[in-house]
Amino acid sequence: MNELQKDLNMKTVKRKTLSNQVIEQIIDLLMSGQLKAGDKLPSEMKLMDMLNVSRPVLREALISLETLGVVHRKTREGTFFTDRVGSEPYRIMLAISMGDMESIIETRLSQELGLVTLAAEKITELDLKRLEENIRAMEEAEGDYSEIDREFHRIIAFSGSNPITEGIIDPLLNMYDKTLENIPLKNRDKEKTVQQHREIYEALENRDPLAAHASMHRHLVYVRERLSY
Amino acid sequence: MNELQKDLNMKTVKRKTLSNQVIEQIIDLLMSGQLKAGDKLPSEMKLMDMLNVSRPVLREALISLETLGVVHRKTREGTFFTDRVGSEPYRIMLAISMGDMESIIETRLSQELGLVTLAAEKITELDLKRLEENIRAMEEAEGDYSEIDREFHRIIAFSGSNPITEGIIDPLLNMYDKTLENIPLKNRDKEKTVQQHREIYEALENRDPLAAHASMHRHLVYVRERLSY
DNA sequence: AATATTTATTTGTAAGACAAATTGATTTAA
DNA sequence: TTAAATCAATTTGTCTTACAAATAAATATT
Repeated sequence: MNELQKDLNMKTVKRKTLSNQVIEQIIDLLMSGQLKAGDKLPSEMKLMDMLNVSRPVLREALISLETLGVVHRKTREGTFFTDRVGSEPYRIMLAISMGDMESIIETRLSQELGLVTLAAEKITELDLKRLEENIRAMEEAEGDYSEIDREFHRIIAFSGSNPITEGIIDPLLNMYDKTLENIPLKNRDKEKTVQQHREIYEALENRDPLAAHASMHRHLVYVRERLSY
Repeated sequence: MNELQKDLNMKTVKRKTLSNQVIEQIIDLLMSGQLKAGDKLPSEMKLMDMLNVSRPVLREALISLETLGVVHRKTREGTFFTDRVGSEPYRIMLAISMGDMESIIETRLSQELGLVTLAAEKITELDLKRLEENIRAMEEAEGDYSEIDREFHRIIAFSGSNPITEGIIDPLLNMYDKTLENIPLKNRDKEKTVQQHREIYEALENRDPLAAHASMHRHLVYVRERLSY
C-alpha cells in the first residue's frame, strides 16, 4: 500500500459495515432530536428487531459507542446516552502518539491554551478559590510538588465545563508525564512556577481571555524549553 | 439513579468486561513500544489464541478501536495501527452535544484557539500561500462565501498537523453549521470577515502565537455576538 | 508477457445457547 | 407492620459453530 493510495483510502472511503450503519442509526437518534443526552435506548433485543440485524452486529455497534463515551451500558438497566464523553476515549486515542514526544507536547499546548481561554469566561468563584489554595500549597510544599502542579492544570481544564473535550486533560497529562519521565529537566524552579501560576490565576480572576492565554503560553513554553532534547 | 450515585459510578468504576480488557492489552502494545503507529497487528485468529478469548469478544475490542480511529481494518489485509485518529470519532462524540448550542460554540472556541496558536509555530509557506489565496477568493466572491470561510479555518486547523486533535475541525464545523442553520445572523459583513481573516493571516505569517490567538479570538467572539440568541 | 481464473487469507455476519450481574418482586421472619 | 432474605425477571456478557464477503496472491491460460 503506497503512500498515495493510503491517503486516498483514509480520506475518501468510509467503511460501510453493518455495525457502522447501526452506529449511524443510533447517532441519528441524537442528531434528529428524537433522543438526547441522558435518555435510555431500547434493549439489545428490541434494537435487534427494530434494526433487523443480528445481535453480534448490534453489540459491536453499541460497545463501540460505549468506548467512545457516547453511551453507558449496564447489566439489567440498559443503555443510556451520556452527557459527556469522559477521559477514556482520549486515553486510548493518545496511545498512537506514544513515543512521539513532539506530538504529545503540541497536543498539550493546543488543548491547554484553548481550555484556559474558555476558563477565563466560565470559571466559578469556587474554582478560583481552589486555584488560590493550590498556589499556596505549592509555595509551602517541601520536595516533590508535581501533583500540586498537575492539579492546577486540571482545575483550569475542568472549569471550562465542556462535555466533549474536558476529558482529554487527565490522559494528556498522564501521557505527557510518561513520555518525559526519562528525560531530565534542566532546572526545577518552584519559585518561577509559582509565579507563572499566579499570573495565570490573576488573568483568570480578571476574566481576561487574552491575558490567560498569554500567561499560560508563557508557562508552557517555559516548561517545554527546560526539556533537554 | 440519583445524581450522587451517578457521579461516583462514572468516576470510580471502570467496567471490566473482557472486550475492555482486550482493548487494554492491544493498547499496551503501543504504550510499551512493542508496536507503533503503522504496524500490523496479528490476525483475529491469532489474537484469539494469544489472548485466549472468543472471537466475538475480540471483534468487539478491535471494532471499538477502529471506531476510535486507533486501528484500520481491511478484509484480507488485516488490522493496522493508524498514525492519526481522523475525524470520524469526533463526529460521533459531538452528537451528544446536538442541541446544546452553548457547548458547541465553546468547543469551537477552545479548539480553534488552541489550534491557531499551534499553527503560528508550525505553518508552512505553502499553507500561508493557501490562506492568502483564500482571502483573495473571499474578497472576490459574490453571494455565499461560507465555504470559503470554512476553508480558511480548515487550513489553519490542519496546519498544526497534530494526529490526535486536528480531526475535530470538520465535524465541529459541521455540527456548528447544523446547530446554527435555523438561527438568523444579524448582519453578514463580508468586509469585516475578510479584515479579521487578514489579521489572523498576518499574525501567522509573523509566526506570532499571541497575536494569532488574539486575532482569532476577536474573530470568533465577533461571530458569536452576531447570533441573535 | 499480459490477462484471466482460482485459491487462500482475513474480516464480516448470523444463529443458538448459556452465564453473569443486578434490580424488582415476593416471601419469610421478627 | 417492617425489615431482611430469597427468588424471578431483565438486560448485558461470553462462547461455539457455521457460513459469507472481500480481495490480494498464486496459478493457469492466451
